[in-house]
Amino acid sequence: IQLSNLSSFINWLSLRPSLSLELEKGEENMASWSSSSTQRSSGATMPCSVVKLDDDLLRHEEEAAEEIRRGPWTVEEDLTLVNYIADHGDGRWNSLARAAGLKRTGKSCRLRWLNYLRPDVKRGNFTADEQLLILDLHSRWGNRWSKIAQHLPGRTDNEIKNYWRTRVQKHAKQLNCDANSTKFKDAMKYLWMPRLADHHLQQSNQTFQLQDSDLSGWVQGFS
DNA sequence: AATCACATCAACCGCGATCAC
DNA sequence: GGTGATCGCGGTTGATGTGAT
Repeated sequence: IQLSNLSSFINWLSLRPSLSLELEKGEENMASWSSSSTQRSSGATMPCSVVKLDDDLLRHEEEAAEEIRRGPWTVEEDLTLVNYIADHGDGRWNSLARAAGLKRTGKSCRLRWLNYLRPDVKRGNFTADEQLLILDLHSRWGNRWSKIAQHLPGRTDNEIKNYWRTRVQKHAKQLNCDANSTKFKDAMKYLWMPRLADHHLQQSNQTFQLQDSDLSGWVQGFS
């Protein structure tokens, strides 16, 4: 994919579920973009900070005298990474980053690819089915996010972890108990999961998010 | 309209495990 | 077996959106 053929790339991205892509004219002919959640309406993108890491930590890379870019990825960087992986495959992320000419750490490249650019990444709200599965698997395995993610095709461990921390733990807090406590697990097992299962039956193609109004009922019932 | 608090999620960090030599 | 490089996981951070006041 050539940068000059940006529209094709955008089309390719837009074919992926629920991916919001907004471009704005940036400085120096460089398109900056916001590729975060669909809830984010602004295309404004924070400029990447360019930082010099401590020389001691960079002694293996001193000759390269690289400035390591951090923060949100630009569309140009994404193009570079996608192109490189299309041609050479992934893995060996540190050398990949260098070979591709990206001023990013290997870790950063790996994360961007696995959590965002990989073609089979599924985005958007978790379905009731997926939420049920997460609750079930977490009750069995705890915070084994990667293991849990293996059972949700297209979902990343990062996404599941965020879901758990922002949604599930919030509900545990409302119950005044720990998300790992027996009390909360019982609440999930006997109240939340049956409700989700009910909603799952009613669900056709729409995704379902447990609403706070739903929660208040079982919080009252449980306490 | 301004301000604040909270929610969300992409990205980063530290560290143990694994790999390659 | 030792060592450095790399990978992958789980925890955390910080920018930004959103809703309440």
